[in-house]
Amino acid sequence: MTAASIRARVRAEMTDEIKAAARRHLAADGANLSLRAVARELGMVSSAVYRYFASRDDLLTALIIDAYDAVGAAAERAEAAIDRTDLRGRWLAVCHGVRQWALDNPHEYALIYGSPVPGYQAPQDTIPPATRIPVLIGAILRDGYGSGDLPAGDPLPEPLSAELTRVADVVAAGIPPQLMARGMAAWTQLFGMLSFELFGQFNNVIDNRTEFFDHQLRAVFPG
Amino acid sequence: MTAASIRARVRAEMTDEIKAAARRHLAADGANLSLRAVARELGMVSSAVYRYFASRDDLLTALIIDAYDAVGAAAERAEAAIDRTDLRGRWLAVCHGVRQWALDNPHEYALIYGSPVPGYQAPQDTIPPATRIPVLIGAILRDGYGSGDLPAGDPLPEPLSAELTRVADVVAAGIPPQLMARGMAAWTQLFGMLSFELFGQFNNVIDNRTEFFDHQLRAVFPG
DNA sequence: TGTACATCAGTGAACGCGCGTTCACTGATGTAC
DNA sequence: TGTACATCAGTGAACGCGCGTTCACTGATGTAC
Repeated sequence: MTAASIRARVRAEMTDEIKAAARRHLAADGANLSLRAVARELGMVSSAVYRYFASRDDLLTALIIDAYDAVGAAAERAEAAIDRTDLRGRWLAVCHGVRQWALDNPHEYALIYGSPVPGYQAPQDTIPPATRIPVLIGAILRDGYGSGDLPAGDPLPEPLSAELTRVADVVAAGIPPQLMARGMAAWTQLFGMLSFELFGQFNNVIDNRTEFFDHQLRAVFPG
Repeated sequence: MTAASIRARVRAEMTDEIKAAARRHLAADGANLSLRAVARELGMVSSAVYRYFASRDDLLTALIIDAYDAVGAAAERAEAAIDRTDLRGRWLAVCHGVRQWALDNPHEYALIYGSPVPGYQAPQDTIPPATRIPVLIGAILRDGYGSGDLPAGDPLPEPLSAELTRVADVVAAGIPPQLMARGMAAWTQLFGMLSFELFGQFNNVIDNRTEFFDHQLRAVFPG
């Protein structure tokens, strides 16, 4: 390994350490992340982190991208373990995979699916990682449509039909828009449920959360 | 009117003005509301607002309660205008009423349905206003169950059956737990959709939002 | 292989802000006799 | 009706913090000849 590449590796490791410390601080400060607190935890002076991130918002962007990638990877891993022909099983694996990640990383979940950070504008780079879960759901829909297990259903009126055809083009090219709409309903149900659970709306209401989650998502799957 | 009651009225008006200014500042600061900024806007010194709220968290609590009451009232108003026998119409009126309020007051929506405020613990007083919408949905379910328009459906396994019977006891006494579960699915769908729309997940994805919203919520209604 | 130079991580001080909360106080308004 | 006292809103200064970002700098490490 050349000297230059060693330096690059050290730099990458330091970048990761800063992000890890920042992730820990999300719990205390939420999206109002303090760059100085992160530097303090790493025993460095606050100006030093500017060698790695141009600004606080850049650090936040890196955390957002990592979070989308992490939850996407968790969902993909869970889904890959299921028999390809078991569509509902694949869908439930996605749901439980996402939920487990969210319960393990509630503040990162809030960062990407919670209230927008005041004054923060997400750059375009966050879009591709954010589409991993929709794409994964799209693959299930496409397989089900191909095998005939997921029927098209009643046609949609315009402008919804055209709109959802465009959405399908991105995540599951070829499936009919009305199936795409049902897939999006499932997607909405998944994250609606998780946000309720994580943001406290289920407190003093639902105790058997895993069972409830499983039952409700089973019911909404368009199969 | 006695002198004492005049003083009380002035006090109530001032309290309202502080809350109104704070509501305006939610847009800039999110849940990280600055008490000093609120005081500044009202042309008073920051310590003066302590005559009205014991702490920043108390002010936040008042805003949360007001927000739950406002969205609940908006939903009730919309729903009351619909023919009692039109169950799906009543449900859709709730949805559109809530959505309109949320679009008009996005930062208050985020305050109650978005990420929890770091370090803030909601007191018990927020619970009753938070149940207004569930109770409203419960009334629709109860009417539908009574008239036979909303069938019970397949029984639930334990522990869900007992759990959802308890929930039903609070919001719609007498309806079967499996119908309660379907009502909660509709509730989740409503707020999942709104959070996606308001928190940016529909950006560059869905443009015809009102039509999409209406279609998706129509489909999920357990009728 | 040795040397001059360039790169780069990290320092420390400073700028110009912000914050919630406390406390002794002033002065107006209300209450009791 | 007049007066002494109590209540209460609002002031202004202070306490003890916090923050993001800039900038000139040091000193180690890597590169080119």
